[in-house]
Amino acid sequence: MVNRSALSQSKFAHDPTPVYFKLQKILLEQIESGQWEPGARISPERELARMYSVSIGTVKKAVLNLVQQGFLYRIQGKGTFVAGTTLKRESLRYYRLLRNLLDDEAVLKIKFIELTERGGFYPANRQLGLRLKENLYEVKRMFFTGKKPVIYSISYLPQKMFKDLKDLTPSNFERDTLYHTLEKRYNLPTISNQELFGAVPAQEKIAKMLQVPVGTALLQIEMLSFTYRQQPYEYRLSYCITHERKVYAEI
Amino acid sequence: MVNRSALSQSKFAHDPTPVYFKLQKILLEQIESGQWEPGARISPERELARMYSVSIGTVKKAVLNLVQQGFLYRIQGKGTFVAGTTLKRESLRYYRLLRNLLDDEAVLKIKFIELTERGGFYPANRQLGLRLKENLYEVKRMFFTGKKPVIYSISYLPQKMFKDLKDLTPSNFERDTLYHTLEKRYNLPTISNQELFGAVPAQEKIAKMLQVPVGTALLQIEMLSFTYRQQPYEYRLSYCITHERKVYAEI
DNA sequence: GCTCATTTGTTCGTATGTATC
DNA sequence: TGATACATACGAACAAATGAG
Repeated sequence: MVNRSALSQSKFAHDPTPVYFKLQKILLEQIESGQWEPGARISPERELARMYSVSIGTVKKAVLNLVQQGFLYRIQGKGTFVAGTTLKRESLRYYRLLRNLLDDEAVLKIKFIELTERGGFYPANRQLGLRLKENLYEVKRMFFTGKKPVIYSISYLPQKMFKDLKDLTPSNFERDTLYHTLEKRYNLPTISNQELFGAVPAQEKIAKMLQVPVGTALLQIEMLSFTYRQQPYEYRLSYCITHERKVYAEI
Repeated sequence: MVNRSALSQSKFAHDPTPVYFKLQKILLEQIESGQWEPGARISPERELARMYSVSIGTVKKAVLNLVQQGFLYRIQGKGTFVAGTTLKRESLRYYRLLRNLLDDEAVLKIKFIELTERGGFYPANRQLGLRLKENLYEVKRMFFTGKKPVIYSISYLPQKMFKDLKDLTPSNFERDTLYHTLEKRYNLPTISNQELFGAVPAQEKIAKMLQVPVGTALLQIEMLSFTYRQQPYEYRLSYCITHERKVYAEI
């Protein structure tokens, strides 16, 4: 044994990986494994420095990198905390509907339609990295601006990841975004999103839901959400009426 | 005079702004004002430390923040350089067309259609922050996957910002993206993008261009591009056929 | 409202490693 | 090989915010 932390380098067996990076990986491991829940305070820098026999500057660098990446946040005088789906990731949480690029975001109201259990099917299970026979939850919701329906969305979630999802009440789905609900209930923050935008004519069923004529041009959004370790957990199809407001993205 | 650099604090007139932040602002000022062109090497950290009478660690912090924000990049052993539209901003440079979320990006070919001078008009000049009577360039292009037209785009650029744009040849527009062309010719990197996605039925003219029936559901993208200091420089309307491939975004 | 212990933030400086040319 | 420049690591000192008493 060369040293207790195994972070610093042995004199032989030269490992070029920086110490701060190894520490960073160790901390990330703890966060991702759920040992530390969102909002929990982690050890202060001095303590980490002592625990891993590194300098405070090195701890600071590791921690600040994780802050930068959005996994932690720090409050001067209080401590360093595990972040959930927060901060700069705020923007991915929701549909953002604007009349034009200078407009303010419209406030959306959510209406829960139904939650059903169903068998797996091709595009969803493929994107979610599941075997075809694995079962899914299907969550249908409608979004309104004022009294006008604007978005109809169908989410597919792996049953094995969300054991007692069907115990949730409609108001759980209506008072908060799906992101928040899943984060709070399953301790599962959202790390990234992929989206595909397309235009489709409204089919009969969807046209009826959205109260538009069949064939109306609708914006279709195919979305895949990821949590830690690039693990996909939700595949969502949305259909949006974009006559009045359009869907905003910023890069 | 308290000290030559004015970065450190006077004993009186207590300014809580950190020194590294002031230095950061000074450096950003130089970059944004165009005094340092993209690719140019800036002074080494030791020299900056001497010039502004601060420690090397403080210079490092300021510079690394600007690296983080994408304004600079560093190469160990070589120096610190001014970035153009590069690195993590790569993703905003182009339409990304995918069949599905696991597909590879399609390769697009650009066809230049025409560049015309025109008067200002409401939505464009409004978004570009111009007075209504200021003139614009209008650039029409078509994008193909293989031999199929997939995107028709119309860009509006302020004439006063791009003096001799009409001297460019079609091949200038076809061999490179508009981003690259403008960056190289006008030293104008792209810092951010705003986009609005909507679905519209194809009108006669556009349907003809894209070789689809009138009324086909098309994805409409309204885009505004910004350079330094949140200065908008291009307003673009695109119409995309999304039957085969859809437009990808990642958050 | 004040003081104190705790914790993060800023700034300094030094030494050494590593990449480039 | 040597000079230059960035990267890593250490640690000290003080500032500023927080919360408890």
